[in-house]
Amino acid sequence: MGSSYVTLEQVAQHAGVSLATASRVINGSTRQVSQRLRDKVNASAEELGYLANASAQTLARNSSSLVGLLVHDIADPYFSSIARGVTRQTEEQGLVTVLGTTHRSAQKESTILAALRAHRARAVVLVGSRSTDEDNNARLVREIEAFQEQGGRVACVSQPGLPADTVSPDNQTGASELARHLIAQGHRRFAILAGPTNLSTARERLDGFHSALSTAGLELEHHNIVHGDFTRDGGYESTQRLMRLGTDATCLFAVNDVMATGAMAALREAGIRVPEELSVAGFDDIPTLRDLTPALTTVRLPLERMGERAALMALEADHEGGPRTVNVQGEVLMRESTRPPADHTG
Amino acid sequence: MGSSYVTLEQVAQHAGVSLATASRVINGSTRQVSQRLRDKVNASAEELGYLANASAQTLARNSSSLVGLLVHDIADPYFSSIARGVTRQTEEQGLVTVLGTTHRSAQKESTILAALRAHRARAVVLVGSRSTDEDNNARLVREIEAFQEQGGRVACVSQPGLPADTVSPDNQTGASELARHLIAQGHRRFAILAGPTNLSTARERLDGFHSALSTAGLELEHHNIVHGDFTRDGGYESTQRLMRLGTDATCLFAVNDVMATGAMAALREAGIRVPEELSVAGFDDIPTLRDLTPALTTVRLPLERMGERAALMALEADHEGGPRTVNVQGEVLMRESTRPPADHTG
DNA sequence: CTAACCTGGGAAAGAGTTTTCCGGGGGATC
DNA sequence: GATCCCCCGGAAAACTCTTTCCCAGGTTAG
Repeated sequence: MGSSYVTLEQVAQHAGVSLATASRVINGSTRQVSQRLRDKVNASAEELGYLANASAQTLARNSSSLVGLLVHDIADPYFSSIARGVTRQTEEQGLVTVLGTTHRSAQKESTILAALRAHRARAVVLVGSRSTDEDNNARLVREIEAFQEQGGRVACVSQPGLPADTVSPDNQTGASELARHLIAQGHRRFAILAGPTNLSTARERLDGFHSALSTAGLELEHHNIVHGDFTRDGGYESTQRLMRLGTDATCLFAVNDVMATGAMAALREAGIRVPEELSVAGFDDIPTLRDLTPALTTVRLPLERMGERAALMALEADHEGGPRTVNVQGEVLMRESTRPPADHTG
Repeated sequence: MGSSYVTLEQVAQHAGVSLATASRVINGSTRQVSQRLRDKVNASAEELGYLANASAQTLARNSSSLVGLLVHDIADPYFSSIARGVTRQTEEQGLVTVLGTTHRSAQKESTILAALRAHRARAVVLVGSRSTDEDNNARLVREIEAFQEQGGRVACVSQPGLPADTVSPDNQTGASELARHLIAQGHRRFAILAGPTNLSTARERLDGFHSALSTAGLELEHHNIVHGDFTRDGGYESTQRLMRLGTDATCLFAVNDVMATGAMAALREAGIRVPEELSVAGFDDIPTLRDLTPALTTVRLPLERMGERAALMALEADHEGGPRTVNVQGEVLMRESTRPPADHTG
């Protein structure tokens, strides 16, 4: 045992050159080094099994090869799909991904951002709906700016309005189009599992859906909107609540697939058949949930690509101008979980 | 703009003490510092917004707060469930998780392990079935040992036989018990989606299932064993292959839930009803897949806890003796996707 | 022929912590 | 009142790398 580290100095000695020259060879610096020495140094490094000490490099360069990835819950397939895209991109660039899970705690978020700052992370990708809590939001903005002042880059997925590059699905349009499709199917009375009231994603989808109904001259009654957790269990409970209160809706829109899954489970338990008695639609098209039966009508988002794109933006050379925004359009997928309502003739 | 870092020296000056004293206060060193100076230093650090430079610490201590987590694919819910457990544990200890995804490439695995070594990562958790490829295996063992010689700790999930602490499900027993339950239901002829031939997990589950059949005096015909990818699509394709070849099985055992999902999709498309015409069973009890219909008969593994446990072992104080192994027992869950075969009377 | 220039390589100064080693001062003991 | 300790604070080395500055030697231009 014992730390048998090979340092650059040892490589240099072995190659019979100075430390500086060895460094120049190893990281292909601006300055030229003769081919002869270059070969010698590389051979020595190879022979001794040299592996540069990353912390020393970070200290000297004041920038590391770490890229932060912040999600609420890595076991949630929405986040893990995006995470896959992010890691694909970072690993392609030879960078190392740091995974931080916040579980929707502002405090954990702060802690992780501080750690990334301490590590001189090169960039961070923030994933997940932005809360509308003002205090919390101000804190996040401060932390992002602190990170940026250190020379770090920040990109967000689904968190518009922050001082950083953003990849954002067009939730409003997606939900509106979905609503139009459902209206075209003959639905007139809707119930909505709207998720938490303070998440922008949930609100945008609700708004988009709502506005399409308004445009079509349809009401959305207040008691048909149920708020709850953005999770499978949240959807399950919200649906039970909805059923307890009674609803005359012919179609249930859950603002994400995960909640829709819980909804379908609750309906199944209650003996309500989908889509015969009630249509159900979701949002996201989570890959893992594509095999539910009936297949879920939803709005497809290219989650993995969104993650990839965000990472790419965060890692691109510095660009001029303010933060950029990439808008991603969803694609409505009408599948088995929705059909014209029973009383619909047409 | 520009790097406005607060260094420990500045904190020390502001507090009117030496650098060493400040350091001792900040990281509660062994040596005592009077309460008066202690307060002064802490106040100064707070006031200046001091954040220790992690790379400098790593360089000085020769050990970082990084913990590696290697999985094949973070979007696979099997891995993301385990990842959740790992991050829960690491974050509780104030450590930072580095996520590496190998996509079953030995080369990527090497690259990431080298990066973790370069960063003086404190520990690494390797998740995922170990390939039986001898060369690759030898390489992995060498890399693990190199990591350990540096003072890093290694723990594995589902990778028995490596020179490291291991959390391993008892695949054999789980599969055997599942088989016994299915036999008790009346099944006599089985087909198996056996996954890749060279993954220990897949093989153990196949073996366990097989041996239970043998014990019961049942044959497992060769043409009823299909190998394929350990993924949803692998299960889908394997099932199609099985159907093309024709099978007289009354029960299909997919060696993991993800493949079982693909199998159910293929069967549904082919118009074969589950469980009326064919029973289907899986393994793992992936949380995200619990809402499939019919609900999948499977063997539950506490995936999140397994990840947590592995991280815990990797982070515990050094212990004497060789690598430890924790065996995890699965629990057979008979659900809707299996039932006595149609021709079964009793 | 000399001055300016260019090229390649070496010495050394950081980068920010931790930690060891010393020394000084104060308290306790006799 | 002196001696021995102990306690606490400070100076400095170490950790490994990057990068700037400088110098030697050779080349080109005037």
